[in-house]
Amino acid sequence: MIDTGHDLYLAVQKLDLLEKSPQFWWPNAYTFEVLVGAILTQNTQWKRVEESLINLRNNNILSLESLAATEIELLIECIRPSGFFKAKSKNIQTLCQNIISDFSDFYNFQQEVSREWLLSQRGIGPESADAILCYGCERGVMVVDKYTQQLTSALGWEFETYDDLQAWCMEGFVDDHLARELALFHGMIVEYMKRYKKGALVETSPLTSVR
DNA sequence: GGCCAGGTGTAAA
DNA sequence: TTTACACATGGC
Repeated sequence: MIDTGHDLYLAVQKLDLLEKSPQFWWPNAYTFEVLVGAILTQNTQWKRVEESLINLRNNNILSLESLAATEIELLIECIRPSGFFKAKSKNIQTLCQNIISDFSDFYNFQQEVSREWLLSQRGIGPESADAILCYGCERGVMVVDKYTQQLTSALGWEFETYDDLQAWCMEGFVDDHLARELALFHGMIVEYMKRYKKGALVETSPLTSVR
């Protein structure tokens, strides 16, 4: 019986979906790259994000200082595979510049940034903000995405807002290791939904008989 | 050829 | 305060 987010966490965990994925699911979690990935992955497959990250690395501009200062045209060419390249390139560059001016460096940013500060940045909405907090800053914050909404909906819950769904997901967890458990929780949901999409989600997936 | 992918901002109803 | 649409690419 699943009543809380923590119940769902335990149920999904039994399916062992992250066996070959690295710890905490997001590649290079808790590093600067998470910031770039969080924006690049908006409405885009992660495979495209990886192409863009390789391009940035090959051009030696995958750092806070370089991205803040580089020619926007070069940035655009690097991230083109991820789509929405005009908006994303500008948003990434402005974010980097604002981090330097408000926090000096990425370490201070990790320690001090607030959700409100992130949400005030152009191109960062609730999901990107929470992804940066969870996977970039190791904060005990649950990332809620379309998959999370679809899964809980298939299990019979409906939530009014992003915040309501997020609060339900975090119910039942204790503070110990919260940041890392929630990081895994979101990753497991994504992997689960990739595996059981569409009709399979309702008809044959392991979780939908639970409730 | 249409739909989707680890969303967000904006304008109109 | 909701809803609809644009933003862009590549794979199926």
